[in-house]
Amino acid sequence: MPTPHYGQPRYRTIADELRQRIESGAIPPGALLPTESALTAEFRASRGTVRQAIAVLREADAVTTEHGRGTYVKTRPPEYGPVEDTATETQRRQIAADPELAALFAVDAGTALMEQQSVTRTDGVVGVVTRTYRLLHRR
Amino acid sequence: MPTPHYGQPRYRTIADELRQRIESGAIPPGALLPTESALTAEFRASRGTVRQAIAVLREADAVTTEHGRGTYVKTRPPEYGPVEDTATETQRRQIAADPELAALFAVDAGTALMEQQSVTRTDGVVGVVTRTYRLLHRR
DNA sequence: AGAAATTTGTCCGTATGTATC
DNA sequence: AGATACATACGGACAAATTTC
Repeated sequence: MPTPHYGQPRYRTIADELRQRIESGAIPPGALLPTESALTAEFRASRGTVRQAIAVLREADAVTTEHGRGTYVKTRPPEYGPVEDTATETQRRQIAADPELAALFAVDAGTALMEQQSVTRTDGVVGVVTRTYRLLHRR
Repeated sequence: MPTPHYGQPRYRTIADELRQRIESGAIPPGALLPTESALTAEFRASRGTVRQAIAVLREADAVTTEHGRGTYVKTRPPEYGPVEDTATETQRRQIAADPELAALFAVDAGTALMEQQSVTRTDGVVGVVTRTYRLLHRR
């Protein structure tokens, strides 16, 4: 049997109190809520109860919690969309061995080699290009 | 970005992404991984998280890290079967951008680029040559 | 050769997430 | 409910190795 609560559960009381502080401007948008341990001390509740209260606010989209940082008062719904788009495109083609490659592979200069070129872009900007050379008919 | 309820820690997600780039050849054996700060920017994660991701790859013997230098892709993960003697030698040099590279990096043809060439030999026989190109001292 | 910039190594502190007792 | 332990995550600071200018 759960602890008898008169009126409403403890976590809801705490949530309401915090919500009022936010709406009153006592904790302005963008500001950090007191830490869980601070709230634990202030309301003399267990950490679990405090977390439950914060979860209510989070569910109501009034705050966001960031791992390792704390819980912030929201200003507006978080923006969506890919923050950063990294993509690699690869193409294969045959090329003629330049003198250095020819020497390495022990073939005549001009011999056809397989080239795999990978272009990695971040937000459309080319960051690195790699060219891999192999003899034909090999793994 | 608010911390979602994870199914998987961030560092593992980052490690998986990097592993895939390695296996796809986008980051070939002997090549350098992006720097910690570059990865920090790309994945919007803290340096510690990025380092943890790299530690996963290092643990898996997929890469090696050198102080002040960077993290290199290893020639090959542990392999079964007959023991082959595989070695990769790497050299770096500045080269003039050919027309294709110039177009990719949006610079004039002939502009100096950093080229890193890795030659992988198996039992003395050249198996694959990779050349990776980057812009000089940028960012 | 030397100074500055890069890049990785290490340590500290704070805070949340999750699990267990 | 409470307490503890450990994992995950962020941030700052400084040191050490290397590269670049």
